Amino acid sequence: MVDVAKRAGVGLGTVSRVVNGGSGVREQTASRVRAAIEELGFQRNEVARALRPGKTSTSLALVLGDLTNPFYATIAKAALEVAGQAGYAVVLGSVDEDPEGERRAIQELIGRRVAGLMIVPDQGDHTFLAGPAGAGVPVVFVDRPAHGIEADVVMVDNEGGGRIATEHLLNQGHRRVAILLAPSYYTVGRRLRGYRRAYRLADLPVDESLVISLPEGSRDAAEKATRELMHRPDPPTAIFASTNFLTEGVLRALGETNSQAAVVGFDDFRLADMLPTPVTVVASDIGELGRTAARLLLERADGSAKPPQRIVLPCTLIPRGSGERPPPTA
Amino acid sequence: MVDVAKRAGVGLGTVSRVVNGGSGVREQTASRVRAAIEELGFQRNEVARALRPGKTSTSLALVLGDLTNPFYATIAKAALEVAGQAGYAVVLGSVDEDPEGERRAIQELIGRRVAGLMIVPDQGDHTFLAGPAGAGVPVVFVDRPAHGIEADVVMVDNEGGGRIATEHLLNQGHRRVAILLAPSYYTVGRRLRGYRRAYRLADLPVDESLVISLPEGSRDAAEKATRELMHRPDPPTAIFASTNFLTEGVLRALGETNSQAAVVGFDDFRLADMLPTPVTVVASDIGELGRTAARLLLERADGSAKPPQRIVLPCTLIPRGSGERPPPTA
DNA sequence: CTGTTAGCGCCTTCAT
DNA sequence: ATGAAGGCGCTAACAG
Repeated sequence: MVDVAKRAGVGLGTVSRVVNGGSGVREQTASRVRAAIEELGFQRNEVARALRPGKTSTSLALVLGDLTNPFYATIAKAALEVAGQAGYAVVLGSVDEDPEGERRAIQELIGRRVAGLMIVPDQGDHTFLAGPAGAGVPVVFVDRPAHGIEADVVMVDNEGGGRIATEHLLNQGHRRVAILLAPSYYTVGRRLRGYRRAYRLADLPVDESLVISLPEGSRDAAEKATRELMHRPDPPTAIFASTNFLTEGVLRALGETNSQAAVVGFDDFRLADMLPTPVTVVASDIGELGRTAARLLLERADGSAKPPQRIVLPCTLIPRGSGERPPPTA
Repeated sequence: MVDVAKRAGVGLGTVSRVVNGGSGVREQTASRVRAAIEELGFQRNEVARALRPGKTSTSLALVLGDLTNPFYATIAKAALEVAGQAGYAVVLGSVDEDPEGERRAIQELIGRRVAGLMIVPDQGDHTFLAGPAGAGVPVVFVDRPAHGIEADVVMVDNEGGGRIATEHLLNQGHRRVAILLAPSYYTVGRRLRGYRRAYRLADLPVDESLVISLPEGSRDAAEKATRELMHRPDPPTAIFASTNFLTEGVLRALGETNSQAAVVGFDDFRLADMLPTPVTVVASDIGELGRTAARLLLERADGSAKPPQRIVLPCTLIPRGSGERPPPTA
């Protein structure tokens, strides 16, 4: 920048003014500066800019799990879009590993002085973010709230979705509806509540042997569990898979055993409509999750001090076939 | 950091030494400094660090298209992993839009003084990266080379993959193999070459009416084209879909028309093995694409001045059923 | 209007 | 082994 100033024969401050707002500079001078900028191929150094007192950088951080999961990828894409339009870059922290890994990643990002964090939190404790380590960086949690800290959250109506899915099956006469649960996710817990709620509203008892807590959230785990489930003397007539990966496993197991059990999945997925029996799901606008999170965070980065928001997006049922199979006796 | 120094009653330089290598500091002093750091919750400011003379930041940029496409998501995840292990953050530039948008995004990223760029390039011209605007930032292209610039590239063996796919179909007696092409992608062009090559090697003529250039690379476009194809008086007996999205469209069209045409897709996709007829694909290790790109870029960021590398990853055929259907007369 | 100066937080000499 | 000083590129504040 000093080079530009020399080249244009003006002072440093003038160049700065031109590069930014440009207000209060004679047009003649300004154009000379612009020419110099052009010739030298000058580009403002965002790093130095972020160093300026008080201000933070113009980048946001997004911390999430496996990008390979379309759910996360959709959030990332949407958040990126909104942030980009506001002139913010997004630096990604991927955390497949332990909760400890997540914390390290977050610290890293804070060290980079990002203007804010969007976090799809692990089960771990996030209290540290409220302390000095958090450095006062605004945080928005996505898809689920975090322990130990009050902050904005954007989620989907998991309980409502779980209820709708279950009701849909109950309404068709199913009485033995199994629910497959990925381990200890907040969201999954809420979906289970919805499941119980639907049963309660229908005045029906839940058969606890049909509430299956999986050891892991993988497709294979669901496949195995489903196979076992269907080999019981009194198998369920319908299955509610609480997660997109689980849904895949369920379908695969059912396909192999040639079972006619009804299936409803939580969260839509690509190709759901192209499987042998198109899959009924409870879906929400995942992109909106990411967009809203980004918008909220940008507000905070801009200094908003509103009380923490808690935004809940609706879920809707998309009937495609697998969820409309009647129970055998009906 | 100055606070830490005061608190510990030492000089600034000492604190710096402790925070970094820590060599040449008496243990007693060091522990006092560490204590102060702990108490103050001090964290090194990466931004200021990046400002230091000569050095660049410790972040890499990754510029790619739609993260929602599992292909890109896989690259991103893998690159993130490698970069993260090396202590680098990754800032994402998503570019769904025009080539102009890509250029803007890249400039943005360079302004942020990233240590290097991984780019999955659009068809546009990338000559500017070699000029002053490129600021000498190292660049690695992923999945396809760019116009107008010599740089590292990591790709898959598109031509080989196209050949294998086609040969697989020809070997089963198919003679009328259609190929569906997404518009003007470099990779797709290479795959077509492979297709032609397979025909040539088999001493068979290509029926040019079976080489279909789609107006866009979407699933819907492929679906429409396939339907038209199968309604011709002399339809193909097999289809080679040059892209994962196209494969989906082909399958959907074939499913509806109840056709028994064989299908081979390029690039594997989730659920490919769970469709009514499991899908045969030519696949490569997409993750390795991202990992290699990151590794290459880290080397460059580290000052490597080797001549530009050009790494080509192999493709293999995964037979699952759809590609093994024989032609009707056989 | 425009030039100059201080200082952001860190690291790297250079002295001590 | 440690403290002090200079500079990275920029902007805000202050003079002229």
